[in-house]
Amino acid sequence: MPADVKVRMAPSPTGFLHIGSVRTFVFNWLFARQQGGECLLRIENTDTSREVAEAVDQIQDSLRWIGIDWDGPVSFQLDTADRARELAQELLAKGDAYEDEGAIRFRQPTEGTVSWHDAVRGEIEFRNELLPDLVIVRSDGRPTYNFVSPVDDILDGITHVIRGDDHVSNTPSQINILRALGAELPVYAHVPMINGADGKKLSKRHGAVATEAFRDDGYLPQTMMNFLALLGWSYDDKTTIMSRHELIERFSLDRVVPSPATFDYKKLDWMNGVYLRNLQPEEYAHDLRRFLAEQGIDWPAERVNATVPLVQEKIEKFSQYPDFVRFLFEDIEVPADLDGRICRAAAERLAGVEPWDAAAIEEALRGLVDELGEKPRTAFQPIRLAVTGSKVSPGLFESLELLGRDESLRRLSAAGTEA
RNA sequence: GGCCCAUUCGUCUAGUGGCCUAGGACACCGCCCUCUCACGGCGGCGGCACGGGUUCGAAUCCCGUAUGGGCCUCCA
Repeated sequence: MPADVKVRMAPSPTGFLHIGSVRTFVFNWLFARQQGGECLLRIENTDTSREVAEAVDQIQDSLRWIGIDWDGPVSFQLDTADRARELAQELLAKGDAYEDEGAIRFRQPTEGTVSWHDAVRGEIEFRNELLPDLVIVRSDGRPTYNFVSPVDDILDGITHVIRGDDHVSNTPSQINILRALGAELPVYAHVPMINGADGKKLSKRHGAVATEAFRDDGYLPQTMMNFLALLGWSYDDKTTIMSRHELIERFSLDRVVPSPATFDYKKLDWMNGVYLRNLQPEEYAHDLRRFLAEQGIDWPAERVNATVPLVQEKIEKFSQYPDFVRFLFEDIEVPADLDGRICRAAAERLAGVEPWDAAAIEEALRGLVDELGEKPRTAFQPIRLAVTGSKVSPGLFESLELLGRDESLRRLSAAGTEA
């Protein structure tokens, strides 16, 4: 009977949670949920400073935001240090380790090879004679990562180690250690790294890398999950947009590709736009308000809600929202060079429009443009400028409706007298 | 330098010997729609790193080369 699947997400508490780590965690999580297994969260800490505590909080916040959960309490690598030391002593006693300058080194086999069948890369083999006898317990008594990590995996009953491929070269040593300990080996799956546009490891130079930064940029968590899942994995030759549920249902390790992927920010933007447009208006309003609150923008909720139909098809991330609709919440600067004549005429025409709604406003304005013998394209632009202060805005008639008659006329008149 | 890994349009990828004169998506370009911007529709540009094999037949298998990356810490 096959053991139940159990994986672990093992971040280091070094500041923010890197989006590349999240991608690896997405694979772990998707795999576990798909298999009906467990997904643990283990912090690979070597101390317990205040910084670590903060980083641990942030890691959990970021994971929760993306929608990744974990089973059981968060565990800490440091908590098993005693047990690791005991095992090191056993290794010492059996002659599988030896002391060196106060530290304990693992004794690698000197001949033959270590190999394993990697779930994403296939057969990988190393020659034992080339593996260095690595330190498993430092001279100050602290066990090292390459020792505690496999030890914790045994202790936790991890069945699948899904991690970045920067760990490939650690794997043969960890396997030898596990064998010396008489433990069963987990399945290894080394997933490719994520690069920036220049092919180098993704870093701040390329754009946002902290999970928090994507949240602050107004990306939806469902976008992030979908996008990240597609970095190195695909369902078929054409499916791109997949819900959390579909992702869980369809994910498989053998469809993870072995080569590194470049993080394409433009595609992320596009995908977020797709998700934004697919939201129900109420959901959109809710998420938007939450975003604004997080950004410290306290525009009236009622009015924010009212803008949803004007912006939902126009922006691809919430961070574009404030500038796009600012004219509805704050005074604008009257642009200098615009056609005051048209603005004045528009003000006069709009004064008597009943009711004050987009349809009536459009009718009035189109009639005016006709009479003036202007092209809609050229005639509406100065009006837009006068009312929104920008050459790019939500639909003009809807904007006027929302702005209200008084304020609209005020801005139009102001622009009319300016010129 | 040693070891390990990778290599299909600019990017993410489909492809597991014939269905491939290589499919989709993002980006880009053009046209249409249009009050701006978007959305949407239509069309276009563009790729199997290179060289040898194996085979009737190779993007797919093998070997080299090149390029890129990772690791080689008493870091994780």
